[in-house]
Amino acid sequence: MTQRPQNTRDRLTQTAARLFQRSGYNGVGLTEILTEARAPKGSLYHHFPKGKQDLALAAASWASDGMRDMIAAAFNDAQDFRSGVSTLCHKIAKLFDTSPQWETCPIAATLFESPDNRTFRDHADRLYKSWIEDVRGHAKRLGVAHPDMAADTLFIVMQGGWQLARARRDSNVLRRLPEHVPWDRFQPRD
Amino acid sequence: MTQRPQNTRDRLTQTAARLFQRSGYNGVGLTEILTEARAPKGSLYHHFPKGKQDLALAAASWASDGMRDMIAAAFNDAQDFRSGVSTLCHKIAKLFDTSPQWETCPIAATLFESPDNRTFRDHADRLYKSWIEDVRGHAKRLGVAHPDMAADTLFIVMQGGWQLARARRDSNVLRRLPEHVPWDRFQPRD
DNA sequence: AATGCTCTGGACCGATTGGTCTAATCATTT
DNA sequence: AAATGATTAGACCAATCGGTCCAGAGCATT
Repeated sequence: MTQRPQNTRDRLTQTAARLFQRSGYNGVGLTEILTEARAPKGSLYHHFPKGKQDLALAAASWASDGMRDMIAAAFNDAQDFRSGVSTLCHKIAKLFDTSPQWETCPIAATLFESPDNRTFRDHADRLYKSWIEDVRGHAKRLGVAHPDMAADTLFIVMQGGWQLARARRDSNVLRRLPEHVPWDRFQPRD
Repeated sequence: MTQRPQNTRDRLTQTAARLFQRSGYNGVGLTEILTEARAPKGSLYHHFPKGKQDLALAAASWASDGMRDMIAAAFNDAQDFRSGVSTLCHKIAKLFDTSPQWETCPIAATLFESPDNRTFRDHADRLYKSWIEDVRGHAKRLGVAHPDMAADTLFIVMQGGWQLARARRDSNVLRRLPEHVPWDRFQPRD
């Protein structure tokens, strides 16, 4: 995986991302984050003036970038949309296996807990949108008939599949995800 | 909706369920729950000796029963599986519209935040399983070819669909959910 | 060497957290 | 009416919460 970043800011961001994903935004205290990141409180409020909220936004963005990298890695080499989906599902399944198997989607865990916080909701919306647009781009490129719908479908089964995998503690749910979807309907028009 | 229950225990359970769904287990304090339920702390620890944890389990079970009622209502009158799914999706969409549109699945919000807590995880697993088994029963009854798979698929797209609807703040995601799935594959064998 | 800036270190704060405990009150049975 | 167990009421607690503040360390540029 990633090495311990020297940069204090990145160390804080990534530690926060990990802990938020594990226990949710409200489930993690600043003390815990600072201890694990080996940083004092002064550093946190220097790099993130608004404290925990800023940290959460940065953590979610960082986690989101990781997911976008996975999407790119899965689809860049793909010959058709269907195989890209399959590759992505297997990547996610592997990710699931190497993690404690009860973690939430990092975006949801970090940003979807505070209903009053519009900033969080909007940021989450933006991040999710970027995932879906990435997929839609690949779908278009690979000649899928309804790229918008295909991208939405993939997002939906990914989110739902992760949830079911988590409940059952079984990554095969994720590997079998393609079977749940009529990819034929999305296949290239010719 | 449901009337204010006289019973203190039920009032606590339902208030907790609502607040947990809104802000997550760690996002709600006992004080808030007690204030909204108009109950003193003594009552809470009388009815729920282990405090917040017991309360969360009861709240999740109550919320789960509500969902099972919806499933039953959708499928009991259905002539075939497909129309049952459609009815359920519309019911959920209506539920989404009448709620603040950023809430999580009540089970996940209440029980999926504490990784160290095995009791929570197992309970969530059991509740989800009951939903899926209910659906599987209806699928079997309606002559669906692969009832297990059909039930899993419905759970997956429901969970994922709710998440996407929440991000987009658009209940139509839920209404269009059936389009994402190859229900033909599940239709009656004859 | 002196200056000015970024960054670190951590003491400290009031507010809130989940939880305990005991006295009072209620409802019921005898 | 007396007694008993169930329930309510809320004062109180240590621990932790997110956040503020400032002294000093580190490192450039002058």
